[in-house]
Amino acid sequence: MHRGGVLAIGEFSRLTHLSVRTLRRYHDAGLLEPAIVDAASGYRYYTAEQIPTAQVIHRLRELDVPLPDVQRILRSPDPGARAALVADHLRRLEAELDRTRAAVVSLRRLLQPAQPPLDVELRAVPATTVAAVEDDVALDDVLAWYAGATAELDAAVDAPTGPPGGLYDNALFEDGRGHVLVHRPTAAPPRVGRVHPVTLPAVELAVTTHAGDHDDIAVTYGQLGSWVVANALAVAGPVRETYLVGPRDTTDPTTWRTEIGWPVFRVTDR
Amino acid sequence: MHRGGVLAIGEFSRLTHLSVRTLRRYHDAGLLEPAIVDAASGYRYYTAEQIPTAQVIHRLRELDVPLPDVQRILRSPDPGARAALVADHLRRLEAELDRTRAAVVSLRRLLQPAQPPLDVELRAVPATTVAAVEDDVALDDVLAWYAGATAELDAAVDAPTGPPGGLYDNALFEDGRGHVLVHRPTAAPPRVGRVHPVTLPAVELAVTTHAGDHDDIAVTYGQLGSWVVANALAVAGPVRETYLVGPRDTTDPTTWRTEIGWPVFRVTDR
DNA sequence: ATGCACCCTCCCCCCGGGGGAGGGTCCAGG
DNA sequence: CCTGGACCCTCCCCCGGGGGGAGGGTGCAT
Repeated sequence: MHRGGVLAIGEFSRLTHLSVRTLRRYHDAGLLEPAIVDAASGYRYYTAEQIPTAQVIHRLRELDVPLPDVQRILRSPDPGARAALVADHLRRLEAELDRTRAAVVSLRRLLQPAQPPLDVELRAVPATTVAAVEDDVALDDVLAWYAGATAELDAAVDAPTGPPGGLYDNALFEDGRGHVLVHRPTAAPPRVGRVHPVTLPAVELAVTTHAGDHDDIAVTYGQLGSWVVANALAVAGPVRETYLVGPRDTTDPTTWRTEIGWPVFRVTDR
Repeated sequence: MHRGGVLAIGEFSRLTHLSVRTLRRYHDAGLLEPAIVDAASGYRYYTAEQIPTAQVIHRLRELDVPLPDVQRILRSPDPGARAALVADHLRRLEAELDRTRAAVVSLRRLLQPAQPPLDVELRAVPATTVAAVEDDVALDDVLAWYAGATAELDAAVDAPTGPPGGLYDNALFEDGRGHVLVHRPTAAPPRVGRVHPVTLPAVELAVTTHAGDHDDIAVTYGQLGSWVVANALAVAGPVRETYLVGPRDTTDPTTWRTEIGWPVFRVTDR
């Protein structure tokens, strides 16, 4: 079992609290190579110096860092770069936590027995030319992208003639990636950096207003969807949000108001 | 595409932000049966009334509730029972969050360039008879089990002759389930409820002391493991912890002290 | 009647593990 | 030196909750 301070896989497992199976997997993945592999028998032998490495892997895995990322972290020799990669992951965990919190809020509202009825208005919107920033964005990156885009938009537009808005492609929610556009109406849309004029087509919108922060905005979306179907309409095109009152206006989330407009067309009943 | 307020799967997907694939999977799993399935074509048709259900599923999945549990929640008609099941899951999320926090603390300590050397003592411990509570426990349940067992132990032992301690089977960490024993030394161990006398065998222990709360105790375990190997010893039996200073003594975690003793035997060098 | 968007099923892949089969190795005791 | 048992090896299948893509049927407007 022992040859001069070298550990068989079972012993190493006991010392690191990683299962034998998992240690073998980490070997195959090139994450944690045994110090010695007996060529004849295939036996893996580890040294005590490998214990800290095994522990780092263990903790990273507890944080759900994917194995390739763990490898990248271990391979980066500079402690600074290593810390940066770890911090990067911690930010991702934080974002996930936010999503979890939002899901809990939504769920609470959904499970409430009495759902207040929704005020929905059918509104014909003419074609409008606005200053816009647009791109193909992954769902996970939408928030960060939105922050950058609005900042650029705000800097480029001097005299807005209305509140900012956004268009969100359905593919964003169905495939996790889609076209996103944020805009601000203004008399003469400039062309600066990513900001450029865009003419939004005329549409008929089913419009409702969501109150509060966006944690449970998906619930309002669902209710609007129900209304659309109940009124024999079908969805046609990217959803339009208008930020009537938002964090730019007040820090009190309960006063925030977001208008949700779903482009619709009348279904010829048959 | 439309037949009297009934939605094809694509339309329903757009309305609920669930992918078509996922909706089909939920159908197969019996989670969300379409209102109508065309017998000839196999086409699935949904109604607007199913949107809230789809949303509940979506939120639960965002909370990583397994599909069978989602089904259980949906099937429970009583809102109270439903809320209890959800609350149960939220507790599990909370526990996971604790583990994540601990992993971050451990990682921070592991990635610190300078590791202070560990004070380890080799100590021969004679056989002792103690009052104990023991059971086979899953790793996830250890904390809850420990709380119950110590409470029972404290109530049963009047005149302890030393601090409380615990024995943790290696299988607990390797297989996620193992034998756990908590004890308190006393002159005449009683036999009350789960509390009974146990004679702990004499062992040679490699002993070190962990300072602070247990978030990063795994790191100390690893360092002790390194020391054990470096001193040509091998692990033999369940680890022994002794809670010198703990939450029972003070609320300040920085003053807590846990003695970790790893049973060892000398390796005949060859 | 034709085009085309939509829908169907079926199979394989992803990740990070676990279970178990079937067989080789190490080593202490006799 | 032999034997038994603990230990180790590889290989294949399974899990959950999806995604990609092939190959083929349907619904409906023009």
